[in-house]
Amino acid sequence: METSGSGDIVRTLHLLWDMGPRPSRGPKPGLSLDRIVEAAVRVADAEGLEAVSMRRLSTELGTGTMSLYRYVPGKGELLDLMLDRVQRTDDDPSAHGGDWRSALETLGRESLALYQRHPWLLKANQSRPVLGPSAIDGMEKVISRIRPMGLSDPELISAIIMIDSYVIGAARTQVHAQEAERRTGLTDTEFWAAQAPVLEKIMASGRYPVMASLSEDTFGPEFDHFEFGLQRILDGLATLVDSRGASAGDSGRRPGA
Amino acid sequence: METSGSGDIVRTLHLLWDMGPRPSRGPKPGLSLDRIVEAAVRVADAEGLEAVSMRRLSTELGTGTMSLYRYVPGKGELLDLMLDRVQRTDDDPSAHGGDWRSALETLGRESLALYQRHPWLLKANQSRPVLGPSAIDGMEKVISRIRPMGLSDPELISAIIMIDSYVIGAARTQVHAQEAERRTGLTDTEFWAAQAPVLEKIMASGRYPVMASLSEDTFGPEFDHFEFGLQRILDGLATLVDSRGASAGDSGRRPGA
DNA sequence: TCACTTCAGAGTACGGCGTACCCAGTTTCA
DNA sequence: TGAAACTGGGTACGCCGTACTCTGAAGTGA
Repeated sequence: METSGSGDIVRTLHLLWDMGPRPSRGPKPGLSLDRIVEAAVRVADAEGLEAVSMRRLSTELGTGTMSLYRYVPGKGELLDLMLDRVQRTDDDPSAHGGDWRSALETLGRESLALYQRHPWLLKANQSRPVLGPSAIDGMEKVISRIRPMGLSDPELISAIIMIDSYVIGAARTQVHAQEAERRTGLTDTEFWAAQAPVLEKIMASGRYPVMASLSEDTFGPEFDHFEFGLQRILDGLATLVDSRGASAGDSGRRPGA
Repeated sequence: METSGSGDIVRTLHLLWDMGPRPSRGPKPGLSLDRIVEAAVRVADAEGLEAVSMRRLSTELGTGTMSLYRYVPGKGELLDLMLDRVQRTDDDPSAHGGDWRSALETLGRESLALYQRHPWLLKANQSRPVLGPSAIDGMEKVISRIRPMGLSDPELISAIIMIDSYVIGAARTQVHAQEAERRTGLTDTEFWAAQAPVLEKIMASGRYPVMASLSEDTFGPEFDHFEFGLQRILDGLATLVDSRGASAGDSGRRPGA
């Protein structure tokens, strides 16, 4: 499956926000949702998302496989919970100062670090967005810091989506190298060396003059693609903010385009 | 599995570029790689990626399941081939005019349309990028059109990665609604109505003053988040291009940041 | 106190998946 | 005319998620 957001969204929300009545009869639970999610994240971090199975988690926790279903409706919902769990941040006082630009810069850099810590996120955070506590916490903080930009509410959301999307794409480019290494046992150099003969033959065919003429270091690790793109995006937002700068007020504006 | 780029990369490349010796002995193949890939794409388009299984494809093609393995090393490689197949574009003469900005604009819009035609791409194009003919074709065309920007080679690549990443993120936001509808049988309104009671309780808790104060239409469909973000990104690139405009030459520059 | 209700734990089983292995039949070459 | 090279495909293995069901523990109301 490996797809989050495929479970019952309402049940997921109840689990995420810890709602629903607690039973008073019956035996005490020997497990907890938290322990299951934590184990799942641990396994995913160590061995990748494909190692996370209900059977594996149950042996990890020393219980029967089906016992897990007392706590989680299914694997789809579990993935949603993993996603939110991993986005949880301690309240960081340094996150309150600064202008909107440094706020979004921090958002981008911290998101990238998150994907590097948990590469399986790149495979999991597809499909429907899940509105868990951590996600909304983060959203709340970021929005409050970038409100002074003077954009409309939809535009603020768009700005955040933009950063998020960009980070995912850039992270994928960065993470795929070390992922491939872990899974295939090849180092990055070996990996490219394996492809090189094929690719060189293709480039030598003359069908791709432009690509063949690119400089040697184009795809190398020297250039920091992430920072480059992040700054360009922030520049783009800056020109919009500047163009609005003349008039006063900071809410209720029309969408620009 | 549902993860592309997990197969043997070298074998994938050989398949993509139609290399490798043809056997001369033995019976003629009754199937072809193309037919398999095409069937896979057809099934994925119609019923989603989770409907694509080797058994399903074999019944679709009227063969035995294991016969497919005469043509494809495994399912991971098949996914790679599907990815490249679907990116294939007829040579479009209108793609040759215009400045760099309209080139990147077109790239973004066409990518978005691609994801809307094949929503399963959002679940498949994770992990390692695959350098197939279609991908390289597209790359060749785009690079040749944006070279006049006067950026360094790594910067050009970065610009393309930026657009691509952004489009994926935006497409996910757009596609998830119709995906959820198809799978759960709920319309978008019903879907949000189902979540609404939970979310409203959360918002009423007072823990998220900023988010609760966002205007009603913030998450509505009226605002075109995609175009907004795309224009901001292009603006950001424009400021960089302008700042380089003074000096001459158009290659071999230092990376900026 | 005791019957009853509610609940947790977990074994068994089903249908699906990817694919390793092997054999049968077909085509081409020496 | 073998022998070699190849395709087709059946069988089987070990995974997966999870529906169903039974056992026994914990709390409740009489």
